[in-house]
Amino acid sequence: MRQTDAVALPVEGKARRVYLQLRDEIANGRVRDGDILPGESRMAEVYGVSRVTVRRALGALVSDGVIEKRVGSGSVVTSRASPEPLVAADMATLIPQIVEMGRRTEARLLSFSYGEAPGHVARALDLPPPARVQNAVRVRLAEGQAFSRLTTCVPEAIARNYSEADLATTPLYLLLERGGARIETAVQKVSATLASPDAAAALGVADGSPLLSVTRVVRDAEGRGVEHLSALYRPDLFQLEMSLHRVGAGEARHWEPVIGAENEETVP
Amino acid sequence: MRQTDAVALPVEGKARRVYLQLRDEIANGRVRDGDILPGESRMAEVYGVSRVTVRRALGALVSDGVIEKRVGSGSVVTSRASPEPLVAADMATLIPQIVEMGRRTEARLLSFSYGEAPGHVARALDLPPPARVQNAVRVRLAEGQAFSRLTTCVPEAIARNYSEADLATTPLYLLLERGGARIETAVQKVSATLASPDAAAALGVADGSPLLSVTRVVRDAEGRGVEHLSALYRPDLFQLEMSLHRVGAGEARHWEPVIGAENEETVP
DNA sequence: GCAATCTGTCCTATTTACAATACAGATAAT
DNA sequence: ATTATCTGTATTGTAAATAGGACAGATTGC
Repeated sequence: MRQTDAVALPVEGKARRVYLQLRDEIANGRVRDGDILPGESRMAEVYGVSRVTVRRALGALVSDGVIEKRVGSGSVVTSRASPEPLVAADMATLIPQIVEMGRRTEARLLSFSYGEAPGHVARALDLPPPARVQNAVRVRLAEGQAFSRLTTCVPEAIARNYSEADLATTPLYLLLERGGARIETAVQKVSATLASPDAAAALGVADGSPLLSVTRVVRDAEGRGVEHLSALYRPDLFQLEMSLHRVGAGEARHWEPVIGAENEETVP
Repeated sequence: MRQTDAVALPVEGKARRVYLQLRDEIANGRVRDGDILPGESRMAEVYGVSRVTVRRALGALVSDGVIEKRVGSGSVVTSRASPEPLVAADMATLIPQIVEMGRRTEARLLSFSYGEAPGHVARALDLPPPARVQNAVRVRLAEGQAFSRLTTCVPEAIARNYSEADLATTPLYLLLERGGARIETAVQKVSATLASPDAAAALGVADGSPLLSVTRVVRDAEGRGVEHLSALYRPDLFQLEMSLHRVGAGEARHWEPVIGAENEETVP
């Protein structure tokens, strides 16, 4: 079974840093399955902490099932420690549908309400000060494991054209366009952030884990803001992918993104 | 002056929980710009910590520029809670744009050596076991502030076609193609990770800060690996951007990325 | 067998985080 | 002016994290 342990807060303070970093290096594959980690004493030097601290971090990794300790030999990375991300999305086709990689994804609505638009959302959408929006928080799951948390804000005037039930059955952009919005452009910004307590809880990770962050602002033909999306992804379960081809000749030779999918993704 | 204070995570332990919680509430807009937070004493009660701990969390928020403290009055949320990053790259044209940015930005070579390929690199490039590669670590700076750290691995047979000096003057892909490599495809994966000690030092952030991570594998016409790039970016100074347009009609209506630049990027 | 290296364990200072409290000065509302 | 509330600052005691050892037992390679 996959680790859905959530593993509240195994360590705090300095040991947590070591814990998260080791966990991340293993998850990212910089350390291979079956690899033996450098000794506790060496790691203590590398990270600039005492051996006790390293041991606490390793202890947390052991209880996570990520590594295994062998007396006299060293600590080895468990075979099921670095799985390929469950879900990958082609950046070029991100919005229409998450590429499914032959697996099912499921959505769950965490909250749904109307209220005043948060400042940064109002600014991003160019909404006048007393702006009311529909606010929805969803999580997406793959194999029962949450890998993303989506927070959407839609101006009330547009959002009133569909119901909460519609939201569950029909893609949002179809709903918006049926409601009369003439969706035209979107701008996405990709960044990284740390898991806040509630995001961590929703995604089943520890507070302070690294998360992939995508912010999207959608506008209609008149340039008015139609939707503001703030998405957080677990980097161990989800990655953005993009293929490029080298085209042109001579000085003009350059890279260009591949638009059509070409999903020869290897999922062992 | 912009805050290049580094110190992204000034707090550890229990204060960090409060810090992240508040930061998230502000970012998600549950607390509006200009709002005054409840008093330190009250927050201490609410979060079940002492006032000292609350103050440390608030101090971190102040140095982040998220809030502002007013003696006798209280703490208010700053309007410019989310400053724009210094550098932005269009995802659709990521590679060439970075080359162009090379004029505004400055590069610095941290290390340059030949050695055996790390496990995950050899695997990604499909190199046979005893694989030697050229390993280079660079940082890129904008306005004197490092915002990215690039680690490249090129198989020795290809890398021998150019010198360390060439690397400083000519874009890598031109060098590779002059060396006979027929570069064709690249696959990029975008993720998030935590700053390891050396990466943190190179980028001037605290250990465990969130970083945007881009991994790129470049292959030639025969499908052989030509380059493996692992890039880390400071999310507060650098973001990936991408524009999309809604095209088609009816059921076929979908999103498509905008390839041609449209660089109305504001770099103050 | 021998040497080197690793983990497991126990030990003691030292540092740090934290809680709880008190009080002065600033500010705003009445 | 008075009062309530807030921040700034300082103090003290306690608990926890951390550092830096030392040593035994296990394992691996030579």
